[in-house]
Amino acid sequence: MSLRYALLALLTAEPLTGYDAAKRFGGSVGHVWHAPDSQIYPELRRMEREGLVEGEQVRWGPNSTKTRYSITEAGIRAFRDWMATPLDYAPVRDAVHMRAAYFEWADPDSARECLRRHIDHYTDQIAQWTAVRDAILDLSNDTIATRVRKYPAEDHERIIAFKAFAYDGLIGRGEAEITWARQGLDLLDKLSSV
Amino acid sequence: MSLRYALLALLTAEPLTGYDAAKRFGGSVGHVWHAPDSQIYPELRRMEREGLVEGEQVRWGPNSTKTRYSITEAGIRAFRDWMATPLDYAPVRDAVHMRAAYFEWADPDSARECLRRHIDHYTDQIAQWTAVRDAILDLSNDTIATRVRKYPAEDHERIIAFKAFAYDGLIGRGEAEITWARQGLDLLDKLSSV
DNA sequence: GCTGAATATCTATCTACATAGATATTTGGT
DNA sequence: ACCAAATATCTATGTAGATAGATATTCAGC
Repeated sequence: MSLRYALLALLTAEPLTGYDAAKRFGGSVGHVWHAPDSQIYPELRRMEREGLVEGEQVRWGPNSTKTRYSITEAGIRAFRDWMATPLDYAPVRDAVHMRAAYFEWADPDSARECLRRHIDHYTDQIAQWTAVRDAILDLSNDTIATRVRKYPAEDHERIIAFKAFAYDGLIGRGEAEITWARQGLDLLDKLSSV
Repeated sequence: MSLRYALLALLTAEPLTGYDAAKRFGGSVGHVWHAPDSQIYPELRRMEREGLVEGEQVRWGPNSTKTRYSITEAGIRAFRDWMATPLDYAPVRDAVHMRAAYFEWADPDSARECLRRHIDHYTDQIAQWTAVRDAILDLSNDTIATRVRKYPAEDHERIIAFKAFAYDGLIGRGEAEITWARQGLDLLDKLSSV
Protein backbone atom coordinates (compact mmCIF):
# COMPACT_ATOMS: atom_id res chain seq x y z
CA MET A 1 0.00 0.00 0.00
CA SER A 2 2.92 2.36 0.63
CA LEU A 3 3.80 2.35 -3.05
CA ARG A 4 0.68 4.40 -3.55
CA TYR A 5 1.85 7.02 -1.07
CA ALA A 6 5.33 7.07 -2.50
CA LEU A 7 3.74 7.90 -5.85
CA LEU A 8 1.55 10.58 -4.35
CA ALA A 9 4.61 12.03 -2.64
CA LEU A 10 6.39 12.25 -5.99
CA LEU A 11 3.40 13.82 -7.67
CA THR A 12 3.17 16.61 -5.11
CA ALA A 13 6.31 17.98 -6.76
CA GLU A 14 5.26 17.76 -10.41
CA PRO A 15 3.20 15.71 -12.88
CA LEU A 16 4.98 12.60 -14.11
CA THR A 17 4.60 9.79 -16.59
CA GLY A 18 4.87 6.23 -15.31
CA TYR A 19 8.30 6.14 -16.86
CA ASP A 20 9.40 9.28 -15.02
CA ALA A 21 8.09 7.85 -11.78
CA ALA A 22 9.90 4.57 -12.35
CA LYS A 23 13.13 6.50 -12.83
CA ARG A 24 12.59 8.32 -9.54
CA PHE A 25 12.31 4.93 -7.88
CA GLY A 26 15.87 4.30 -8.98
CA GLY A 27 17.03 7.41 -7.11
CA SER A 28 15.25 9.77 -4.71
CA VAL A 29 12.24 7.84 -3.34
CA GLY A 30 13.96 4.64 -4.33
CA HIS A 31 16.28 5.16 -1.40
CA VAL A 32 13.39 4.62 0.97
CA TRP A 33 10.89 2.71 -1.15
CA HIS A 34 11.80 0.49 -4.04
CA ALA A 35 9.40 -0.57 -6.79
CA PRO A 36 9.78 -1.98 -10.31
CA ASP A 37 7.95 -0.34 -13.21
CA SER A 38 5.73 -3.40 -13.55
CA GLN A 39 4.19 -2.37 -10.24
CA ILE A 40 4.11 1.34 -10.98
CA TYR A 41 2.08 1.40 -14.21
CA PRO A 42 -0.84 -0.65 -12.89
CA GLU A 43 -0.84 1.22 -9.58
CA LEU A 44 -1.12 4.56 -11.37
CA ARG A 45 -4.06 3.20 -13.39
CA ARG A 46 -5.74 2.01 -10.20
CA MET A 47 -5.14 5.38 -8.57
CA GLU A 48 -6.66 7.11 -11.57
CA ARG A 49 -9.77 4.92 -11.29
CA GLU A 50 -9.99 5.96 -7.65
CA GLY A 51 -9.59 9.62 -8.51
CA LEU A 52 -6.30 10.19 -6.69
CA VAL A 53 -4.48 11.10 -9.86
CA GLU A 54 -5.50 12.31 -13.27
CA GLY A 55 -3.89 11.07 -16.47
CA GLU A 56 -3.65 13.31 -19.46
CA GLN A 57 -2.43 12.33 -22.92
CA VAL A 58 0.48 14.47 -24.02
CA ARG A 59 2.20 14.46 -27.40
CA TRP A 60 5.31 12.41 -27.60
CA GLY A 61 6.98 12.87 -30.96
CA PRO A 62 4.90 13.15 -34.15
CA ASN A 63 3.07 9.78 -33.97
CA SER A 64 2.65 9.01 -30.36
CA THR A 65 1.45 10.13 -26.96
CA LYS A 66 2.28 9.36 -23.38
CA THR A 67 0.22 9.56 -20.20
CA ARG A 68 1.20 12.19 -17.71
CA TYR A 69 -0.33 11.91 -14.26
CA SER A 70 -1.08 14.81 -11.95
CA ILE A 71 -2.19 14.55 -8.36
CA THR A 72 -5.80 15.60 -7.72
CA GLU A 73 -7.31 17.31 -4.71
CA ALA A 74 -8.54 13.89 -3.57
CA GLY A 75 -4.99 12.60 -3.97
CA ILE A 76 -3.62 15.35 -1.78
CA ARG A 77 -6.29 14.61 0.81
CA ALA A 78 -5.44 10.90 0.73
CA PHE A 79 -1.78 11.71 1.17
CA ARG A 80 -2.43 13.97 4.13
CA ASP A 81 -4.72 11.36 5.66
CA TRP A 82 -2.02 8.77 5.37
CA MET A 83 0.39 11.17 7.03
CA ALA A 84 -1.93 11.32 10.03
CA THR A 85 -2.39 7.54 10.22
CA PRO A 86 -0.11 5.55 12.53
CA LEU A 87 2.21 3.21 10.63
CA ASP A 88 2.37 -0.37 11.64
CA TYR A 89 5.70 -2.05 11.80
CA ALA A 90 6.37 -4.85 9.38
CA PRO A 91 7.56 -8.12 10.94
CA VAL A 92 11.33 -8.47 10.90
CA ARG A 93 13.01 -10.40 8.15
CA ASP A 94 16.70 -9.94 8.39
CA ALA A 95 18.82 -12.56 6.68
CA VAL A 96 22.22 -11.17 7.73
CA HIS A 97 21.43 -11.08 11.42
CA MET A 98 19.85 -14.48 11.22
CA ARG A 99 22.92 -15.85 9.55
CA ALA A 100 25.22 -14.18 12.06
CA ALA A 101 23.33 -15.85 14.89
CA TYR A 102 24.38 -19.23 13.48
CA PHE A 103 27.92 -18.44 12.39
CA GLU A 104 29.14 -21.55 14.21
CA TRP A 105 27.86 -23.37 11.10
CA ALA A 106 29.94 -21.28 8.72
CA ASP A 107 33.62 -21.64 8.25
CA PRO A 108 35.33 -18.52 9.58
CA ASP A 109 36.27 -17.31 6.12
CA SER A 110 32.68 -17.36 4.91
CA ALA A 111 31.58 -15.57 8.04
CA ARG A 112 34.22 -12.93 7.49
CA GLU A 113 33.19 -12.60 3.85
CA CYS A 114 29.60 -12.11 4.88
CA LEU A 115 30.51 -9.31 7.26
CA ARG A 116 32.92 -7.70 4.83
CA ARG A 117 30.21 -7.66 2.20
CA HIS A 118 27.92 -6.12 4.77
CA ILE A 119 30.43 -3.37 5.40
CA ASP A 120 30.94 -2.83 1.67
CA HIS A 121 27.23 -2.70 1.03
CA TYR A 122 26.60 -0.05 3.63
CA THR A 123 29.76 1.90 2.85
CA ASP A 124 28.49 2.14 -0.67
CA GLN A 125 25.00 3.09 0.36
CA ILE A 126 26.26 5.68 2.79
CA ALA A 127 28.33 7.28 0.05
CA GLN A 128 25.22 7.56 -2.11
CA TRP A 129 22.96 8.75 0.69
CA THR A 130 25.52 11.33 1.76
CA ALA A 131 25.90 12.62 -1.78
CA VAL A 132 22.15 12.97 -2.19
CA ARG A 133 21.72 14.60 1.20
CA ASP A 134 24.42 17.14 0.43
CA ALA A 135 22.92 17.85 -2.98
CA ILE A 136 19.58 18.39 -1.29
CA LEU A 137 21.06 20.80 1.21
CA ASP A 138 22.70 22.98 -1.43
CA LEU A 139 19.80 22.59 -3.91
CA SER A 140 22.02 21.06 -6.58
CA ASN A 141 19.64 18.08 -6.56
CA ASP A 142 17.26 18.58 -9.49
CA THR A 143 14.29 16.76 -8.05
CA ILE A 144 14.33 18.81 -4.90
CA ALA A 145 15.01 22.05 -6.78
CA THR A 146 11.91 21.44 -8.91
CA ARG A 147 9.86 20.58 -5.84
CA VAL A 148 10.95 23.63 -3.94
CA ARG A 149 10.11 25.94 -6.83
CA LYS A 150 6.47 24.90 -6.51
CA TYR A 151 6.13 26.11 -2.95
CA PRO A 152 6.45 29.50 -1.25
CA ALA A 153 9.88 30.50 -0.01
CA GLU A 154 8.95 30.23 3.65
CA ASP A 155 8.37 26.48 3.19
CA HIS A 156 11.72 25.78 1.56
CA GLU A 157 13.62 25.31 4.76
CA ARG A 158 11.19 22.71 6.11
CA ILE A 159 10.98 20.83 2.84
CA ILE A 160 14.72 20.56 2.62
CA ALA A 161 15.24 19.87 6.29
CA PHE A 162 12.87 16.90 6.26
CA LYS A 163 14.46 15.34 3.23
CA ALA A 164 17.91 15.72 4.75
CA PHE A 165 16.56 14.34 8.01
CA ALA A 166 15.33 11.18 6.29
CA TYR A 167 18.72 10.65 4.69
CA ASP A 168 20.44 11.24 8.01
CA GLY A 169 18.38 8.37 9.37
CA LEU A 170 19.50 6.04 6.62
CA ILE A 171 23.09 7.10 7.14
CA GLY A 172 22.91 6.62 10.89
CA ARG A 173 21.46 3.19 10.54
CA GLY A 174 24.06 2.28 7.95
CA GLU A 175 26.79 3.35 10.30
CA ALA A 176 25.32 1.17 13.02
CA GLU A 177 25.42 -1.76 10.61
CA ILE A 178 29.05 -1.13 9.83
CA THR A 179 30.00 -0.80 13.48
CA TRP A 180 28.26 -4.07 14.18
CA ALA A 181 29.93 -5.90 11.31
CA ARG A 182 33.35 -4.67 12.45
CA GLN A 183 32.63 -6.00 15.93
CA GLY A 184 31.80 -9.29 14.28
CA LEU A 185 35.12 -9.37 12.48
CA ASP A 186 36.88 -8.71 15.79
CA LEU A 187 34.86 -11.46 17.43
CA LEU A 188 35.84 -13.91 14.69
CA ASP A 189 39.49 -12.98 15.15
CA LYS A 190 39.24 -13.47 18.88
CA LEU A 191 37.52 -16.84 18.57
CA SER A 192 39.88 -18.21 15.95
CA SER A 193 42.99 -17.13 17.84
CA VAL A 194 42.12 -19.50 20.72
CA MET B 1 13.77 -18.82 0.68
CA SER B 2 15.33 -17.78 4.00
CA LEU B 3 12.42 -19.32 5.89
CA ARG B 4 13.86 -22.65 4.92
CA TYR B 5 17.22 -21.79 6.44
CA ALA B 6 15.64 -20.40 9.56
CA LEU B 7 13.93 -23.77 9.97
CA LEU B 8 17.12 -25.68 9.35
CA ALA B 9 18.87 -23.47 11.90
CA LEU B 10 16.23 -24.34 14.49
CA LEU B 11 16.46 -28.02 13.71
CA THR B 12 20.21 -28.12 14.27
CA ALA B 13 19.37 -27.73 17.96
CA GLU B 14 16.66 -30.39 18.27
CA PRO B 15 13.82 -32.09 16.39
CA LEU B 16 10.62 -30.08 16.34
CA THR B 17 7.00 -30.32 15.30
CA GLY B 18 5.61 -27.63 13.05
CA TYR B 19 3.87 -26.25 16.08
CA ASP B 20 7.10 -26.10 18.09
CA ALA B 21 8.79 -24.34 15.20
CA ALA B 22 5.95 -21.86 14.88
CA LYS B 23 6.33 -21.01 18.55
CA ARG B 24 10.05 -20.41 18.09
CA PHE B 25 9.15 -17.92 15.38
CA GLY B 26 7.35 -15.96 18.04
CA GLY B 27 10.56 -15.66 20.06
CA SER B 28 14.16 -16.64 19.29
CA VAL B 29 14.42 -16.80 15.48
CA GLY B 30 11.34 -14.66 15.27
CA HIS B 31 13.50 -11.74 16.30
CA VAL B 32 15.38 -11.98 13.03
CA TRP B 33 12.94 -13.85 10.79
CA HIS B 34 9.21 -13.79 11.15
CA ALA B 35 6.86 -16.39 9.68
CA PRO B 36 3.26 -17.44 10.35
CA ASP B 37 2.43 -21.13 10.89
CA SER B 38 0.56 -21.20 7.59
CA GLN B 39 3.94 -20.82 5.92
CA ILE B 40 5.80 -23.17 8.22
CA TYR B 41 3.75 -26.35 7.81
CA PRO B 42 3.87 -26.45 4.02
CA GLU B 43 7.54 -25.47 3.98
CA LEU B 44 8.41 -28.38 6.28
CA ARG B 45 6.51 -30.75 3.98
CA ARG B 46 8.36 -29.40 0.98
CA MET B 47 11.65 -29.76 2.80
CA GLU B 48 10.78 -33.36 3.64
CA ARG B 49 10.07 -34.09 -0.01
CA GLU B 50 13.49 -32.66 -0.82
CA GLY B 51 15.16 -34.76 1.86
CA LEU B 52 16.38 -31.88 4.03
CA VAL B 53 14.32 -33.00 7.00
CA GLU B 54 12.72 -36.23 8.07
CA GLY B 55 9.27 -36.39 9.64
CA GLU B 56 8.45 -39.09 12.12
CA GLN B 57 5.06 -39.80 13.65
CA VAL B 58 5.18 -39.63 17.42
CA ARG B 59 2.40 -40.44 19.83
CA TRP B 60 0.41 -37.51 21.06
CA GLY B 61 -2.06 -38.65 23.71
CA PRO B 62 -3.91 -41.94 23.36
CA ASN B 63 -5.68 -41.31 20.02
CA SER B 64 -3.41 -39.12 18.04
CA THR B 65 0.04 -38.50 16.64
CA LYS B 66 2.04 -35.49 15.61
CA THR B 67 4.87 -35.12 13.13
CA ARG B 68 8.27 -34.38 14.52
CA TYR B 69 10.88 -33.26 12.04
CA SER B 70 14.61 -33.86 12.35
CA ILE B 71 17.29 -32.39 10.17
CA THR B 72 19.02 -34.87 7.84
CA GLU B 73 22.61 -35.00 6.66
CA ALA B 74 21.44 -33.41 3.43
CA GLY B 75 19.75 -30.71 5.47
CA ILE B 76 22.94 -29.96 7.33
CA ARG B 77 24.81 -29.80 4.04
CA ALA B 78 22.21 -27.44 2.59
CA PHE B 79 22.48 -25.22 5.64
CA ARG B 80 26.28 -25.12 5.45
CA ASP B 81 26.10 -24.38 1.74
CA TRP B 82 23.77 -21.48 2.37
CA MET B 83 26.20 -20.20 5.00
CA ALA B 84 28.91 -20.07 2.34
CA THR B 85 26.68 -18.32 -0.22
CA PRO B 86 26.74 -14.52 -0.43
CA LEU B 87 23.46 -12.95 0.60
CA ASP B 88 21.87 -10.44 -1.64
CA TYR B 89 20.38 -7.36 -0.18
CA ALA B 90 16.66 -6.90 -0.45
CA PRO B 91 15.54 -3.58 -1.94
CA VAL B 92 14.70 -0.97 0.68
CA ARG B 93 11.10 -0.49 1.75
CA ASP B 94 11.02 1.80 4.69
CA ALA B 95 7.72 3.50 5.35
CA VAL B 96 8.86 5.59 8.32
CA HIS B 97 11.80 7.16 6.54
CA MET B 98 9.71 7.74 3.48
CA ARG B 99 7.10 9.46 5.56
CA ALA B 100 9.69 11.54 7.39
CA ALA B 101 11.03 12.79 4.07
CA TYR B 102 7.65 14.37 3.39
CA PHE B 103 6.78 15.63 6.85
CA GLU B 104 5.96 19.03 5.37
CA TRP B 105 2.66 17.34 4.41
CA ALA B 106 1.88 16.26 7.95
CA ASP B 107 0.73 18.56 10.66
CA PRO B 108 3.47 18.84 13.28
CA ASP B 109 1.49 16.85 15.84
CA SER B 110 1.12 13.87 13.54
CA ALA B 111 4.80 14.03 12.70
CA ARG B 112 5.68 14.09 16.36
CA GLU B 113 3.32 11.20 17.01
CA CYS B 114 4.96 9.21 14.26
CA LEU B 115 8.40 9.74 15.75
CA ARG B 116 7.24 9.09 19.28
CA ARG B 117 5.74 5.80 18.18
CA HIS B 118 9.02 5.02 16.47
CA ILE B 119 10.85 5.61 19.71
CA ASP B 120 8.33 3.53 21.66
CA HIS B 121 8.52 0.72 19.19
CA TYR B 122 12.29 0.45 19.35
CA THR B 123 12.45 1.05 23.09
CA ASP B 124 10.17 -1.90 23.47
CA GLN B 125 12.11 -4.04 21.04
CA ILE B 126 15.40 -3.16 22.65
CA ALA B 127 14.04 -4.20 26.04
CA GLN B 128 13.11 -7.59 24.59
CA TRP B 129 16.32 -8.03 22.65
CA THR B 130 18.40 -7.09 25.67
CA ALA B 131 16.53 -9.52 27.90
CA VAL B 132 17.03 -12.35 25.42
CA ARG B 133 20.68 -11.51 24.90
CA ASP B 134 21.33 -11.49 28.62
CA ALA B 135 19.48 -14.77 29.06
CA ILE B 136 21.62 -16.24 26.30
CA LEU B 137 24.83 -15.07 27.92
CA ASP B 138 24.00 -16.64 31.29
CA LEU B 139 22.36 -19.72 29.75
CA SER B 140 19.04 -19.06 31.43
CA ASN B 141 17.48 -19.07 27.95
CA ASP B 142 16.00 -22.55 27.42
CA THR B 143 16.36 -22.72 23.68
CA ILE B 144 20.03 -21.91 23.82
CA ALA B 145 20.62 -24.18 26.80
CA THR B 146 19.14 -27.10 24.85
CA ARG B 147 21.18 -26.23 21.81
CA VAL B 148 24.40 -25.97 23.70
CA ARG B 149 23.88 -29.35 25.37
CA LYS B 150 24.01 -30.98 21.95
CA TYR B 151 27.51 -29.79 21.19
CA PRO B 152 30.92 -30.31 22.80
CA ALA B 153 31.95 -27.89 25.53
CA GLU B 154 34.65 -26.24 23.45
CA ASP B 155 31.98 -25.00 21.04
CA HIS B 156 29.77 -23.41 23.68
CA GLU B 157 31.56 -20.11 23.76
CA ARG B 158 31.27 -19.60 19.99
CA ILE B 159 27.64 -20.65 19.86
CA ILE B 160 26.70 -18.22 22.59
CA ALA B 161 28.92 -15.44 21.35
CA PHE B 162 27.35 -15.48 17.88
CA LYS B 163 23.80 -15.42 19.19
CA ALA B 164 24.66 -12.51 21.48
CA PHE B 165 26.43 -10.81 18.59
CA ALA B 166 23.30 -11.00 16.45
CA TYR B 167 21.21 -9.45 19.21
CA ASP B 168 23.81 -6.73 19.72
CA GLY B 169 23.30 -5.84 16.09
CA LEU B 170 19.56 -5.51 16.52
CA ILE B 171 20.06 -3.43 19.64
CA GLY B 172 22.60 -1.16 17.97
CA ARG B 173 20.33 -0.56 15.04
CA GLY B 174 17.40 0.10 17.33
CA GLU B 175 19.44 2.67 19.20
CA ALA B 176 20.29 4.38 15.93
CA GLU B 177 16.58 4.55 15.12
CA ILE B 178 15.83 6.13 18.47
CA THR B 179 18.64 8.66 18.13
CA TRP B 180 17.31 9.60 14.73
CA ALA B 181 13.73 9.95 15.90
CA ARG B 182 14.84 12.18 18.76
CA GLN B 183 16.69 14.38 16.29
CA GLY B 184 13.46 14.57 14.35
CA LEU B 185 11.56 15.74 17.39
CA ASP B 186 14.19 18.42 17.96
CA LEU B 187 13.95 19.46 14.34
CA LEU B 188 10.18 19.76 14.59
CA ASP B 189 10.55 21.92 17.68
CA LYS B 190 13.05 24.13 15.96
CA LEU B 191 10.93 24.55 12.85
CA SER B 192 7.72 25.28 14.71
CA SER B 193 9.35 27.81 17.01
CA VAL B 194 10.12 30.08 14.07
C1' DG C 1 -16.75 -35.38 34.12
C1' DC C 2 -16.50 -30.72 32.21
C1' DT C 3 -14.45 -26.80 30.39
C1' DG C 4 -11.26 -23.74 28.55
C1' DA C 5 -6.74 -23.22 27.05
C1' DA C 6 -3.07 -25.17 24.60
C1' DT C 7 -1.49 -28.26 21.04
C1' DA C 8 -1.33 -29.66 16.25
C1' DT C 9 -2.46 -29.07 11.71
C1' DC C 10 -4.43 -27.58 7.34
C1' DT C 11 -6.80 -24.60 3.90
C1' DA C 12 -8.16 -20.83 1.20
C1' DT C 13 -7.90 -16.23 -0.41
C1' DC C 14 -5.54 -12.05 -1.40
C1' DT C 15 -1.97 -8.81 -2.15
C1' DA C 16 2.75 -7.50 -2.90
C1' DC C 17 6.60 -8.24 -5.21
C1' DA C 18 10.25 -10.47 -8.22
C1' DT C 19 11.47 -11.64 -12.70
C1' DA C 20 11.43 -11.58 -17.24
C1' DG C 21 10.07 -10.61 -20.89
C1' DA C 22 7.40 -8.17 -25.40
C1' DT C 23 6.58 -4.09 -28.18
C1' DA C 24 6.70 0.34 -30.32
C1' DT C 25 8.25 4.84 -30.76
C1' DT C 26 11.60 8.62 -30.34
C1' DT C 27 15.92 10.88 -30.09
C1' DG C 28 20.70 11.79 -30.74
C1' DG C 29 24.70 10.85 -33.05
C1' DT C 30 27.42 9.22 -37.28
C1' DA D 1 19.46 7.50 -43.74
C1' DC D 2 20.62 4.47 -40.12
C1' DC D 3 21.43 2.62 -35.65
C1' DA D 4 21.75 2.38 -30.84
C1' DA D 5 20.07 4.01 -26.74
C1' DA D 6 16.47 5.96 -24.30
C1' DT D 7 11.55 6.49 -23.70
C1' DA D 8 7.05 4.59 -22.75
C1' DT D 9 4.25 0.98 -21.73
C1' DC D 10 2.20 -3.56 -20.94
C1' DT D 11 1.90 -8.56 -19.81
C1' DA D 12 2.54 -12.89 -17.75
C1' DT D 13 4.09 -16.06 -14.39
C1' DG D 14 5.67 -17.29 -10.05
C1' DT D 15 6.61 -16.99 -5.13
C1' DA D 16 6.32 -14.97 -0.53
C1' DG D 17 3.68 -13.47 2.74
C1' DA D 18 -0.64 -11.53 5.20
C1' DT D 19 -4.95 -12.78 6.98
C1' DA D 20 -8.35 -15.43 8.49
C1' DG D 21 -10.28 -19.02 9.38
C1' DA D 22 -11.60 -24.54 10.11
C1' DT D 23 -10.91 -28.69 12.76
C1' DA D 24 -9.67 -32.05 16.08
C1' DT D 25 -7.33 -33.59 19.92
C1' DT D 26 -5.11 -33.15 24.50
C1' DC D 27 -4.21 -31.43 28.97
C1' DA D 28 -4.72 -29.05 33.32
C1' DG D 29 -7.67 -27.55 36.76
C1' DC D 30 -12.05 -27.46 39.00
